[in-house]
Amino acid sequence: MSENNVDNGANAPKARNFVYELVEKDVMEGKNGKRVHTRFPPEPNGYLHIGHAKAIIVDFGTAEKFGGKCNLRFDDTNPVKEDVEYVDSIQEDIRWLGFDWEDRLYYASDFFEQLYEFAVRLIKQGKAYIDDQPAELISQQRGTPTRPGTESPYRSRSIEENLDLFARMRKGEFPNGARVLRAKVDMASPNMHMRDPLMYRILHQAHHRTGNEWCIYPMYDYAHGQCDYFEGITHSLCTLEFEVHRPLYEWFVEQLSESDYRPRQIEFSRLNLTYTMMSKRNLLSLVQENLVSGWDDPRMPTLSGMRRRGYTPTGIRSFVEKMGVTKTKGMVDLAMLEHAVREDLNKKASRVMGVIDPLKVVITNYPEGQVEMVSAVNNHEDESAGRRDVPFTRELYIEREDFMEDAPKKFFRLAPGVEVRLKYAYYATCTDVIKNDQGEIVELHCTYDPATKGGNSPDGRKVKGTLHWVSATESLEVEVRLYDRLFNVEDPSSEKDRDFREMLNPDSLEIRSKCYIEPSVKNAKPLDAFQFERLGYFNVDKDSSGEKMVFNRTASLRDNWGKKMG
RNA sequence: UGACCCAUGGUGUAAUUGGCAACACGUCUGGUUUUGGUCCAGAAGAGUUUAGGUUCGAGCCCUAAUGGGUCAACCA
Repeated sequence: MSENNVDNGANAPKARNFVYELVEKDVMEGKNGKRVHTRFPPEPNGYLHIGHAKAIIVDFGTAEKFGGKCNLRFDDTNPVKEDVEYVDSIQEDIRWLGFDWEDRLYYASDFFEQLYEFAVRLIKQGKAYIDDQPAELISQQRGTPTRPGTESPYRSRSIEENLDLFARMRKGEFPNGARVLRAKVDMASPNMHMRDPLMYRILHQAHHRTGNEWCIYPMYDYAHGQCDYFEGITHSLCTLEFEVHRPLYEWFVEQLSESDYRPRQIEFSRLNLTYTMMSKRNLLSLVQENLVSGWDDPRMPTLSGMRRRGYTPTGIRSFVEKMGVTKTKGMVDLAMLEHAVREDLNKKASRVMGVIDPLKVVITNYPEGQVEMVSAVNNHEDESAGRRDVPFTRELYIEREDFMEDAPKKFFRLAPGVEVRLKYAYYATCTDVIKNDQGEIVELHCTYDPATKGGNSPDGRKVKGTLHWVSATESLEVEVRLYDRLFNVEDPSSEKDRDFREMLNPDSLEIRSKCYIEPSVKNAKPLDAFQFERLGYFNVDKDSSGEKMVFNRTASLRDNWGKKMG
């Protein structure tokens, strides 16, 4: 049986990764000395989210696949948007996903001097010039996608003058916006990006790493490809919206490369997930307006949020692999991510008994004050996880929804006169239902069968239901937080003209402050994962303090008793 | 009067490179089960955007059309 499973797993068609296909071809053709070297180039202007996880897995995963390397490079060419605050969280999140850039941590700003020298070289070759015109004029002259641009009057400026002006730009002689350096490409190109793109702008602004050393900063199109070149990158993997930039990327590399070595840009589609907001701007608003507790709120699609929620690196990586890497834009069902996470957690999470909506049960024929240990399985998927002891007492809590006074035929759990199994303990039968003045059920009385210890009856009689339970006197009172999707529309990112606040799911967080859990978890560490029997996957919150533990629900279990009853 | 990219069940991907469309998620049945979980067995669901062409044969190749997307930041 297990052999078949292994075979099926190995032969199961994997989702396509067309980046692998292209890289493999390059290696086989012997390009760049058969090297494979990629990079993950985040701009340090926000927290990483699940969309970045795909990029990280593609970048580092491609290197891993071909025995190459992957650098981490902070694309910090715009000091007005960037901050050190994000540099640390980004590194933490990449490491958490299980990737290592070793000693290859770079900043685009590391290359500012080289970038400047290359720019000078381009000017000397007559391929770049200083334009004195204001932004609006340059923009006008650029034309439109359907109408060619017109050349700047400064385009034919002499090399000497360009050199002089560029040096003075660097010295800080001009105010912001006074001049720019542009590449001399082709103002009539059908590709807007080739119409003499800007290479440098003046920005009198302190940079988070270079301080006030520079007042001119390179633009993305110029800097990115050259940094790839300096770092020896062979495959520059990015998302689809950079497709039209590729000719320019290649143009710059062509001007500057002095050997056969050429980095190559390959674009793949970015991740879109149902019910998930990926817009950095809106995520920032959620945080700033306190609509969530922070970037690591367990409902956030950020990696820090998912980590806190209990999603695992393995689950996330498996999700990306199931999804594949292609150029087709689509919308992946959130259920696929949840499945990948559950699949991983099912193997790893310790089983534990907890009650999140307690209803008291008194076992009337069980001795008062007696505490008896029953043996429970830690992980049904992993024998080596062993067993633990759980205290059983006269007063217990069960899940309120596990009892129905007028039970329909397919309700397998507790009802008056019905016998069920208290998991790992005894068979018990409900004898009395105690109500308050309002007619609400406040307590149940049951009797137990001492002969069924461990959960099996010597006479072989069967019960239909098995309930999880917890001792009312020997358990820990904890807080449990239940999460649901943050947005209630399928594609919140696409509804651009709608305020994202209107799309928030009002029931995305439910706090249950009086929950009970078996005492075995009291030494659990933050982020430890558990599967509460019959309830779902939970983890210990990262900020859970000693006095009262806090649990987050990572995911519910697939539970369809409601359907079966109907 | 533009350039570039994309197009297969509800969703994401396959299809030995031209040979009667497969896998995963989701949905639904049934079985096992000391978790209505897991696991196992099974079902429904697309004839591949359209129209031509090449071919004995096309989801794969060619042409055109249609639909969708990206590009006109001194952002990345």
